[in-house]
Formats: sequence, structure tokens, C-alpha cells
Amino acid sequence: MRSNVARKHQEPKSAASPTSRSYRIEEQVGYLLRRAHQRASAIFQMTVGDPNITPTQYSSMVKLNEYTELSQNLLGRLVGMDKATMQGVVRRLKERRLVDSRPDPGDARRTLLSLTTEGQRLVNKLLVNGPAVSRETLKPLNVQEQRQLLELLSRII
Amino acid sequence: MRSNVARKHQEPKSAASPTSRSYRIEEQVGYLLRRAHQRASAIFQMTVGDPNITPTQYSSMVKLNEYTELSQNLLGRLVGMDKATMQGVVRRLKERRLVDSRPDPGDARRTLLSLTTEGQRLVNKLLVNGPAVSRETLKPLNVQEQRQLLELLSRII
DNA sequence: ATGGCATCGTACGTACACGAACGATATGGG
DNA sequence: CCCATATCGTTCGTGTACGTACGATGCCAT
Repeated sequence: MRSNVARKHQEPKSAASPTSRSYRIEEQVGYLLRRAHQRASAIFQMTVGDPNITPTQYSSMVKLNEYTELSQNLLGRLVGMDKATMQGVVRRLKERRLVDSRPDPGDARRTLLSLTTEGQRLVNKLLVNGPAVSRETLKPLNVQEQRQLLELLSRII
Repeated sequence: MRSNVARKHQEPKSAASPTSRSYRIEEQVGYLLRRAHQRASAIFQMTVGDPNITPTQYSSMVKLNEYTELSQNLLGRLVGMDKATMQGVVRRLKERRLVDSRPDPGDARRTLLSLTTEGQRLVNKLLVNGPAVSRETLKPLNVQEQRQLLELLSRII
């Protein structure tokens, strides 16, 4: 049981070091967001029901399930992903035959994406567990705090 | 100005589709955390004062500045990073001569890490902008909401 | 003392995430 | 009609992030 993580090494320097005056990395938004996102991803992976589906793949499939057919670029905007990132996500979904694509007949620059039958089946299965993922992630908070957190996060995006 | 992103493609399917009944991906914690973290990282990169330093590199250096010397593994625990992830971060910091390492004389499994003089100089420069990064990220919220967000995030980690 | 188990750092594979650059296509203004 | 400009998808490079497996070392109980 390592009771004192830091003890064997070095104690923090002076508490009143000139630059670090009450600046604690553990209290910065960016740091907390990184940790919270880590934890949410871990819970997603455990809870959603298919360990091979990642959060970004999931949200892409959910959006495709809502719209039936979307260009890759527009899908990226809808789920908040860079087009370069989107490409990797779509490639992997296509490799697994969860997503299909065809050229846009009206615009040769575009590729239209849609779920395959198997993709639809999978996303409908995962959607059953979707609420459980969020519930588990928000478990430490009461209902009012949960609503507050969601609202505050929306506002800083 | 693209006034109607979805109009040219497909409208969402029925609003009362059996599985997606009021499950909106945009309202799920995991999704919001991913987006918020994205945005915080972008602000960090613009604001911190050195475009080559990433948030994880920054927090590692801040911690090393507090403790003078730490094993790689313990540093990882302190900043919430997997040891495999930590390895890449440390390797890059060493390549840039911002961090130095030596074998732990008392435990042959460990490597002790510390900031070089240049690393100390850099982190002290970046620490000046640290508060501005958080301030900018939290700008859409008033002071009370900012405190609330930090507290709620801490609780779900 | 020694054998079993935990820990430390490393290595490899997969998946995001984004900037930059690129070729093909689309579109609006002259 | 043609050109400047913008958009779409792709590719490349860098940097997280984690699981898994591995060898070396440390430590504890027998």
C-alpha cells in the first residue's frame, strides 16, 4: 500500500515560491477537463456494450442514424471533429462495414455517408446503454448539479 | 456564410424515432467534455506563450518545478497520466533539453526527473500566462459559475 | 535464501486531434 | 466564359492517451 506517495522523493519546494503563488495546476479548468474527459471515456468504454466502439465513433453513428445521409465534412461539423480527424473515424467505420459511402451525385467533391444495416443495428443497441454511460459519469452529483454541469459546459464551448 | 448547414442534405428523421427518444448526443456529458477539452486546449496553445508546449508538457513541468525531482511513474500519477503516455511526454521534453534524468541511486527501477536550467526558465515564463489561459477559457461564465464548474468537475474525476 | 508477486520503465499497436499542404471540384463576379 | 476564391476530401506530421506485454528490479513471506 504506498501510504505516502511523495515522501520517498522530494517535498514540494517552498509554499510561497515566487511564480507558483497559489497557482495549482489541479485547479485549472484545462487540467480538470482533461481528467474528466479521461474518466468519461473510460466509463463509456466499460458501459456502452461494445469495447471496440469509441466515443467519437459512437457520436458519428448516432448522427448518421438521425440524418440517414450526410457528407463527411458536414458530419464532422455536427459532431465537432476536424475533417482530418473525421477521416480516420470514417475509415475505421467503413472497414468494419458499419458505414457506407457513395459519391454525391450533385457535387463531385463530396462523399455521402450512411449507416449500413449492421451499423443501424449496432447503433440502436448502443443507444440503449447511452443513458447509462452519462448516468454513471454523473453519478457523484445530484440531479440539480448534473443539470448545472451540463449547462456550464455548454456555455464554455 | 453557410446559413443552413443541413438543408442541402437530409433533414433529421422523425423526432420521435423509437430509440432516439429525446436522447441528444449534444446533451451527454462525455460529448460536452470532449468539446470543452478541445476548446480549452486550443486556448492554451494560443495563450500560454510557446506554441511548442502542450498542456500535458506544461503540467508535467509545473509539477517538476514544485518538487525538484520525481520518478517518472510518480510524476505520471501526480498529473493524471498513464505511465505509457508519460513516457512519450518525458521523451520529448528530454529531447528539447527541458528535462534531465538520472538513475535513482536507491532504487534501480526508477529514473529521477528534474527540470534543466532552461526548463526552469521556460516554465517560470509560462506560469505568468497560466492564469490568463484559465481566465480566457472560463470567460463565458461569471465568477460564481466559474467556481461551480471547477467544483463539479473535481467531483466527477 | 529464495521464490513469488508487485512495481518501474520500455515497446508496440490503436485511436483521437489538429495544423498544413494538396488536388479536384464548385461557384460567383467581371 | 473565365478566373479568383472557396470547399471537399486526402495525406502527412506531431502529440496525446491507453491497453497489453515484457524484462529488470525490489520486496516480502515462507
